[in-house]
Amino acid sequence: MVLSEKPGNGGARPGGRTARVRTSVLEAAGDALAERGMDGLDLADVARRAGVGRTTVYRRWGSVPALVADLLQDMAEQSQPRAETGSLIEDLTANAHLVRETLAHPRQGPLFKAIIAAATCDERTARALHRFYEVRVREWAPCVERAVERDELPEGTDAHEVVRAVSAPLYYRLLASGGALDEETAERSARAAVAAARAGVYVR
Amino acid sequence: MVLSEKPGNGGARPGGRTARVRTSVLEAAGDALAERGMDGLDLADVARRAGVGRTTVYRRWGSVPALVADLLQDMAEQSQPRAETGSLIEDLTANAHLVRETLAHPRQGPLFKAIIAAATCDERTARALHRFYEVRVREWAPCVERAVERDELPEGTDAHEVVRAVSAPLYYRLLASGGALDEETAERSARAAVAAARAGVYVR
DNA sequence: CGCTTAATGGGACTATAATCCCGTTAGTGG
DNA sequence: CCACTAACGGGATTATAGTCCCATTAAGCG
Repeated sequence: MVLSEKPGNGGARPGGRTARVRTSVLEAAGDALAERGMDGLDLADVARRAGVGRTTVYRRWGSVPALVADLLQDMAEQSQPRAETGSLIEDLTANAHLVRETLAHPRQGPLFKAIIAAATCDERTARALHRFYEVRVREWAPCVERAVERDELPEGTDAHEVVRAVSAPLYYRLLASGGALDEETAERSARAAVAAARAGVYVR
Repeated sequence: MVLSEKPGNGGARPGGRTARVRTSVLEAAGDALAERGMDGLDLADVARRAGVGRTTVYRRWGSVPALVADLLQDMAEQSQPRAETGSLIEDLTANAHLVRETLAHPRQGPLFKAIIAAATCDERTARALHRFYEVRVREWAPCVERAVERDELPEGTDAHEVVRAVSAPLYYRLLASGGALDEETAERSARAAVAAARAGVYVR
C-alpha cells in the first residue's frame, strides 16, 4: 500500500505536485467519461481539463483502461454511508435508493456506464471494478447478517449474494433493458431480494 | 402508387451482393467484437475478415456503434426456442439456463459484453439493445402469464418484470461484480424471481 | 538555502484510423 | 442478352491518436 520506501533505493517523489496531478487528472477523467463516454475519451482532452501536459497523462497512465482502473481504486477508497435501522427491508431499501440515486445521477450514472464499458475491454479494469463492488457489498453485508441473527432470514444465508441481488435489477436496467430508474424500481428490487432471501434462495 | 417511378426506395438494390456483403460483414463484426472487444474494433479489420473493401464498410455503416446497432437488429430477428413445461419454476429455470449459456459462451459472452459497451457510447445502439431485450422478454412473458392464470402467482403480476428479474443477476455478474456464471447461479436467479413474484413484489 | 534528479510540459515526430477519388463489378429491368 | 447504374474495391489523401526528445520545474535532502 505504501507508495515508496525511504529515498535510499529509488528516490520516488509522491509528494506535492505528483499527488496534485493525479487528483486533477482523475477528476478531469471522471468529468470527461461522464460527458463523452468511454469511447469518446481523448487523453489529450483529459490533460487539457486537468491543466496538465499531455505527455504526463500518457506517461503515468498510458491508456484509457489504465486511467479508469486508477479512478476506480480512488472511488473505492471513499466510503459511502451505510444504513442500520434494525429492519432488513428498511436497510436494503436504503441501499437500493443509494444505488438508484447514484445510477440516476446526471454525472455518476454516465460515469458508471463508461467505467463498466471500459471494464469489458480490459482485464485489469475489470478486476478493479470487481474489487470496487466487493468493497461496497462487504459494507452492507452486516445488515443481512443481523437479520439472520434475528431469525428474519434462514440460517446459512449468503449475505453478499443478497446485497448483490438488490443492485442487480438496477444495473440491468441501466445497461441492458433500459427503462426508468425510479424509486419504485429501487423499492421493488429491495423487496424482491428480501422475499427471495426469506424463501431460502440464498442459503449456501 | 406510381410503379414506373423509382423501383423501391430510389433504385436501391437489396438483392444478391448487397445482402451477401451485409451478412458477411455482420458475421465478421461479431467475430471481431467477441475477440477484441468494442474498443479494439477496427473497421478495416472487419472488412478484411469479411472479404470486403474497407470503403464499403465505412460507407454503409460509418462507425462502430452503427455497425453494432445493425448487428443487434439482425440478432433480434433470429428467434430463440422457448420452454413451456407447464411449471413456472421449470420454465424460468430453462430461461435462466439459456441466458447463462449465452453469457458463458466463449463467443457469445464477449460479444454481448462488447455490444453493451457500445450501447453505453451511442444512443441509437442503446435503443437497438432495448428493443432486443424487449423482443426476448416478450417471448418468455407467456410462461408467467400462464402461471397467473393457474393461480401460481397473484393477479396483476407484471410478467415482463418477472422475466427481466431472471436475467438481471446473470448480467450483473457478467458486467459488474464478476464471479462464475455457473448453473447454480442460473437456478438461483430463477428461484429468486419465482419467490419474489409469489410474494407479490411484481404486482402492478 | 542550494544541490540533485524525479517528474513535468511543449512541440516535433510517427503510426494508425477515417475519408475521398475514381475505375470496376454485378444486380435490375427491359 | 444488353444497357444502366447502384454498389463495390483499391489506393491516395487527410485527420487524429499516441510517442519521443529535451528543456524546465520543483520535491526531497543535507
